Amino acid sequence: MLKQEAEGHACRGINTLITSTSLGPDGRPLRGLGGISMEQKIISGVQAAVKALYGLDADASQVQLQKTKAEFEGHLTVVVFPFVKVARKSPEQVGQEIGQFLLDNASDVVAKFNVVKGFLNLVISDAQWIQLLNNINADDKFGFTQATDKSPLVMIEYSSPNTNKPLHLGHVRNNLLGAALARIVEANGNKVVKTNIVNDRGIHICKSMLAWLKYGNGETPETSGKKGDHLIGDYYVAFDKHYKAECDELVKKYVAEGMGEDEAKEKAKQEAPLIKEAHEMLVKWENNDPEVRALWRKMNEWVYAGFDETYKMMGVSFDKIYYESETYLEGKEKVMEGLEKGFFYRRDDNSVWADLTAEGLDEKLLLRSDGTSVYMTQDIGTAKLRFQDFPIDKMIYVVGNEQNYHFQVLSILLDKLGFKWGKDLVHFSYGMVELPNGKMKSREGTVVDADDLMAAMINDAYTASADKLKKAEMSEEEAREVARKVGLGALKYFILKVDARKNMLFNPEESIDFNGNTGPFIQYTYARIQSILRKAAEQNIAIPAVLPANVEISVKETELIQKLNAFTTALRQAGTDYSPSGICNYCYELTKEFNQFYHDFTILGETDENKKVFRLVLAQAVAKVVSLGMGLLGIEMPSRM
RNA sequence: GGUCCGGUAGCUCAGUUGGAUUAGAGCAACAGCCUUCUAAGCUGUGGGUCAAGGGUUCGAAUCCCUUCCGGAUCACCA
Repeated sequence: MLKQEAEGHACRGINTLITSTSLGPDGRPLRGLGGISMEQKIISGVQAAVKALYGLDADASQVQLQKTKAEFEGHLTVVVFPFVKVARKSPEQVGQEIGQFLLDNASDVVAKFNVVKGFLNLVISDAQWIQLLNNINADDKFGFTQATDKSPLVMIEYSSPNTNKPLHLGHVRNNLLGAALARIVEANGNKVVKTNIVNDRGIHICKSMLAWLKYGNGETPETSGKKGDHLIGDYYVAFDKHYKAECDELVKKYVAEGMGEDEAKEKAKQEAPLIKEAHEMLVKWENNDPEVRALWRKMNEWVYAGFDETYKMMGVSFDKIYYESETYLEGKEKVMEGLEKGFFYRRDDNSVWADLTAEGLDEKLLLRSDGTSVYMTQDIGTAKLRFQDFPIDKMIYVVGNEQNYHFQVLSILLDKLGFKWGKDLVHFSYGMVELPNGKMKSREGTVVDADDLMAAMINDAYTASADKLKKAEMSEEEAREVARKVGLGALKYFILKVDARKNMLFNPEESIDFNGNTGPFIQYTYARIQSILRKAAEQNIAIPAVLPANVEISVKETELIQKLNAFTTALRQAGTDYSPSGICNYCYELTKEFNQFYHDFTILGETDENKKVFRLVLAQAVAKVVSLGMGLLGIEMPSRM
């Protein structure tokens, strides 16, 4: 008991993570990387080809289109194996025939083709690429789908802190994932409501309050200069320290009286005066004792002020915040309703249970024998309130993977109770952030504090860029702002690039990298492009909205356009898979591709005016798309660094 | 023990509902490239039994089965 309470197990967003048992994609994205219209044309071209050549009515899904491997000539590749059987010919022959058909019937798109084994490689015409680039440029929100009145309303719950201690690295992962997910879901054409359920009541709060009363001497955030959440966290730790001392004392006494050690420990945990006092305080709180309530309100306000600062720095926000103190009684009614309908049953001791053995699960307690609610009951109550407030079509809970079982059960219960979104609720289950020595443990002082971490990252970024920024004659204020964007960009990218389901490792000894596959790498590329665009403006080079179709473009350049266009599928995929890391990977690939181009080609130095303008347009498009992608992750782009 | 999730290079991670005789990045190591649009960059070298075994098929890191290892969870805690 001591351990759990000391760890403040209550809150959801804590240091854990993983698995997605209930992620349910709705709607299949197109495969491949060619971009909708171009890809569509080829798919229907192939369909027409197999119909004409072999009399086969192929479904679009049978046409497997993929990006051509680098070692072969071409942009898009059709896998012909699925048609070999009907055609009764060799894969090579089938490839040749389909390729020729496309060349004859879709020459505006397909310029050339070659066949290697069962793979038909298509070379797309330059004009198509230019058109694609023009399309990308014409759309400020390229790849985004605008929500309409008919769009489903998706509610995303994330963060969900306890109010007895400051946010730590585990919360950071939760918050960054939740905020990114909200943007990604919204960019895929859904209405989104971001919500937060604050665990503002319970024994853990009472511990902080009690310790503050006993040892605080009236200390406030103002008198101490501490952030409110840290102040309260300190008293939580203080409680723990004194409580532990009391326990040790008692154990000695009990053992001296002849009790076995284990038994003595158990008894001490319950009999220590401090914990008894805390429980008394909780009872007073529940009975609306004015003094306890007033203290509780005051201390929570301190914590919220602290959280607000942290949230602001992280760049996360909520549309609607629920407080457990206001919702924890709500679930009872629903449970009673379910009891009447026979979904649940009452035991002899008066407790209420749900029997889920038919679903392959256990029996689950919903109301204690004294009639009070448990965690599950509260989530049912919160669901009820939320559904009263919003016409929810889909609910996503961003909660650590340690609670997989809880959400599996919740889904079944909500479904039984008639919530239409209950059955398909998504538990976005993410993995733990581990330290080299294992889990974070507040009692062992190994917790990585969110505020400290962000400050350290910004500081590192400032140090790393000091020389360069001085050279760029940047003001101190500007330099600080760049450092903020870069430091936080590094942190956010570091966390978001890892598949959310997996546990991830954070080593506080090694600072987060600014080189390689990192946020700053991507930001740097963006800044370089902005620099070029500024110089272009200085030279009065006009960048047209629409490029003429007669520019000759190189392979590297078509690859870049192809990669730009792949943002569409990356975004859609991230939306159906609930995968911020997919956006990270995409941004990295695009950036890496651009850096190679930047290195091998000159833009402003190009003497052919048409090419120069084309490359400027291309660079501008890369900056736009990369900024859109990173924006989804909550990462800001500095225009110089 | 039941259930769920993971296991890919020394380290941290990708690998798009199975696809191209050589499974990719980054870090770390080593070697190159700044009088030329920002070197937080680019290029190259070394580094792998995709935990192990079996199966499915034209084709498997990817799907199925078994085993091994790690994690989570199965409370009148939240």
